[in-house]
Amino acid sequence: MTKESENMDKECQQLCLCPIQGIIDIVSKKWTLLIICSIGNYEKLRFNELMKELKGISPKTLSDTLKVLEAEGLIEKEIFKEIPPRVEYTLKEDGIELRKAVIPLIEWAAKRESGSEKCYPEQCKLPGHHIQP
Amino acid sequence: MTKESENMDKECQQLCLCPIQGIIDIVSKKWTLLIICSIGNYEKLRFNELMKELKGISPKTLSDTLKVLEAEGLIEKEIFKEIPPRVEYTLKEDGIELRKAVIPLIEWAAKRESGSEKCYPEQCKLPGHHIQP
DNA sequence: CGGTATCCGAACCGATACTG
DNA sequence: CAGTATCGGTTCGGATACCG
Repeated sequence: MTKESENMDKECQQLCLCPIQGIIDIVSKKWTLLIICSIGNYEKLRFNELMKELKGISPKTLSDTLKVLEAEGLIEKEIFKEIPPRVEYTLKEDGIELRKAVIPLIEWAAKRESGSEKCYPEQCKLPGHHIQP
Repeated sequence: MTKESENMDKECQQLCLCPIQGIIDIVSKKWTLLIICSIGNYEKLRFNELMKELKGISPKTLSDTLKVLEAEGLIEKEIFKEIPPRVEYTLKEDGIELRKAVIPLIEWAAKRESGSEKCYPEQCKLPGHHIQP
């Protein structure tokens, strides 16, 4: 009984559904979490690096999604006036926070799909890990 | 696990993208998180209670989504052979874990949209809180 | 290199009416 | 009460070709 009340906050609190409404538009897009986590993994990434990292995404979809994330203030786009052109995407503060907030979800998913192993780069051999088309 | 690796986990780890692939089909559906969190809030809910709780969902969409969640092993459906019929939905272990894993995400979203307040029932007046159509 | 433009099918999901 | 059946609109996102 004492332990339960101790854990109340983390375990069985009542959750307000309202904030989820706001999350859904972001989280429910097929590529957003992948993009946020990828950029976070490398700190900064260029367009074609993201294309490679997110195997299977089309340039249109990537472009569209990046615009949404930028408009949401989650990522930042830095354009270098060079030839050939260079553009780098980085996480802004909110994006970093989002990425942290997603970690438990990833761990939950990893635990589910592979018995009980975590899935970190050591096992996963990032970059070029085992996402397959 | 050592203290350092624990810090790594929470702060600046490289995240494997693979598990996210598996999450997306679940998390990206418009209603799944709402349903999981709702059931968790009440421990068990009936079909029409869910209909009321999730304002705006259609019976077809709710039915479809519940089937997916049941097939994923996240929720359990208990049918009472009564007249009128009664069916109760509860979270299974994986669903409970998912709900916990989603809490940081909700807190992130709540913080974003409302300055820095948390959004728990006390503020939010569950049930019948401020989700509006 | 870092995107757009266009086209298009598929998936999602809401409204409504009906059933055991 | 707890759904199913049907229909149809919108949005998502993939393929491909092209542009500055």
